Amino acid sequence: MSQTGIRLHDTRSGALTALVPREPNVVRMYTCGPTVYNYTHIGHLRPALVGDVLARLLRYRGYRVLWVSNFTDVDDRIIARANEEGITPKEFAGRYINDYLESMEALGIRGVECYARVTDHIPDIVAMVQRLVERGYAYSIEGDVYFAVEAKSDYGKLSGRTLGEMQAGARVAVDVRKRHPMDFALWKAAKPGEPAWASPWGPGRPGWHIECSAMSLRYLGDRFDIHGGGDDLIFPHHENEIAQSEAYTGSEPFVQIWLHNAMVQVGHEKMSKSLGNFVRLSELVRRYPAGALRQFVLSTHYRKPLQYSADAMQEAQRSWSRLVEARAAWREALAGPGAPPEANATNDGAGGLVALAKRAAEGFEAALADDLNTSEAFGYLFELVRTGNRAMASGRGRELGPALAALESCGDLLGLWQDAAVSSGGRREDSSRGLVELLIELRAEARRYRDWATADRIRDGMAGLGIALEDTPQGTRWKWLSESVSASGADGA
RNA sequence: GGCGACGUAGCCAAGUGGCAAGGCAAGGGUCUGCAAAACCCUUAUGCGGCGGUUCGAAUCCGCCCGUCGCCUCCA
Repeated sequence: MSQTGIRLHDTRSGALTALVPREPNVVRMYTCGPTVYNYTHIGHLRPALVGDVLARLLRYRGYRVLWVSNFTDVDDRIIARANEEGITPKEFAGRYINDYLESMEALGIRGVECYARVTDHIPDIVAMVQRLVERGYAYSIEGDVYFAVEAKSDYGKLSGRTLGEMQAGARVAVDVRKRHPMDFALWKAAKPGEPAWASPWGPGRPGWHIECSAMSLRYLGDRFDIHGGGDDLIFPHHENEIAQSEAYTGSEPFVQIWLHNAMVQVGHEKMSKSLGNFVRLSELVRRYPAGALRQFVLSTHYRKPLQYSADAMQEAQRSWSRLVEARAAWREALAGPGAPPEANATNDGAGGLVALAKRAAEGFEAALADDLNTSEAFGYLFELVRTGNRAMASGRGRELGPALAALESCGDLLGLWQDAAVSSGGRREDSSRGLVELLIELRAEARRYRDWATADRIRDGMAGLGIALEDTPQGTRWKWLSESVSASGADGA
């Protein structure tokens, strides 16, 4: 048995569940990506980040992670809006797919091995629907094909509701041709002006839920380890995925662990494309360092609602800079002149830096392994930072090797160093670097002559240009202030 | 109406039976030419409310109040 030592909250059982991959040393994961009819917002970042941190942790522990995500690129709104703009649905969807991928790339979410698009998998979908009909789980009417929920006796097991309960609360006009009001479309007959593919039931296109079943089955097999997404997908999307997938394969459970994140809210409402209250992720990526954005989202446990506001985001950025600053300062201390510490010197022993670094790293990793408790993990990280900075302050910077190693690797598990170089310490290799260093040199000369007026004028002027200077015993450090620190704070939607 | 989450300091946020992590903000101090960064100190006899179980409850049970999500496209 392969034991990852990781526990995750499974929606189906409602309990923390040990992650035990079906194939030793390989974890198969599918996360639901967006329906691409509008720009990506921070809400979409959450499931991606949950998957990313989990994948980083698993890979760090030596597992291979097969991670598949998707773009739903056929949909009523995509078709309608593409028609309004006079472009093809494929072109229309492509714009938002690029928007999503660019933001994910900038945020360091690179562990997805395959982004599957519905329009590239129509034959898989048709084959799947066909077999569901053959097996008596689906029926066709006038070119539409519906899944018969009553044919699957355990329908409702993920969301914990019965057909009776749901029928009572139904708020939509029911299609009278359906056998049961909750039956859902697997295949939709094409209407004029809509993209269509050939099928045994005539030209048409896939319904909403079938694509995720078809694509996850294709890439991950009949049964796999983790399926993630926002908790707004529990019903009907994931409920229907289970029903159709298990009906198709005849085996269960389709998925070992259902991993759902809570919503990002604006004010007291869910952020969503349909409400129009969203902040574009690409805009945030432009304004804030990626590591700070990651920290903002990860500072709240993934199963709790997260309130977005410009103030909250800036607070996260200030908090993040504490980590980035410590890392930069410790690196400099270790790279500077001076003898490296003797092995087994004052930094060893129970209260020494080596032991503290070890304890922090272990606590950090254990917190992540316990249902991705990133909030608790940050606690360990900040304690490590305080301990290390204390050592710096007392002149023991040369002993920070183990502490820095722990900080680096813990930060890597959360992807916190994404963009860190840009905002800390002038490591950017570009033409402005020489100019900055020249100005620092001139200011140093002014300071030698005790010409404080000139020195302050240079420092203030550079601050106005977005560069902060800090005088230290080792010389003057500089860093880029990120744009948002001086920005007024209103985020455009 | 049904199902499911959640409510911890000024703000954000861990903790699910044994002295309430951590971050931001605020105040005081050290360092600094002045700053910045960093360090030290201070900031919840109390965890939505009321009962109950227990030697002991933020944590378990009951009721109530409030917020959010899903039941309709949604990460």
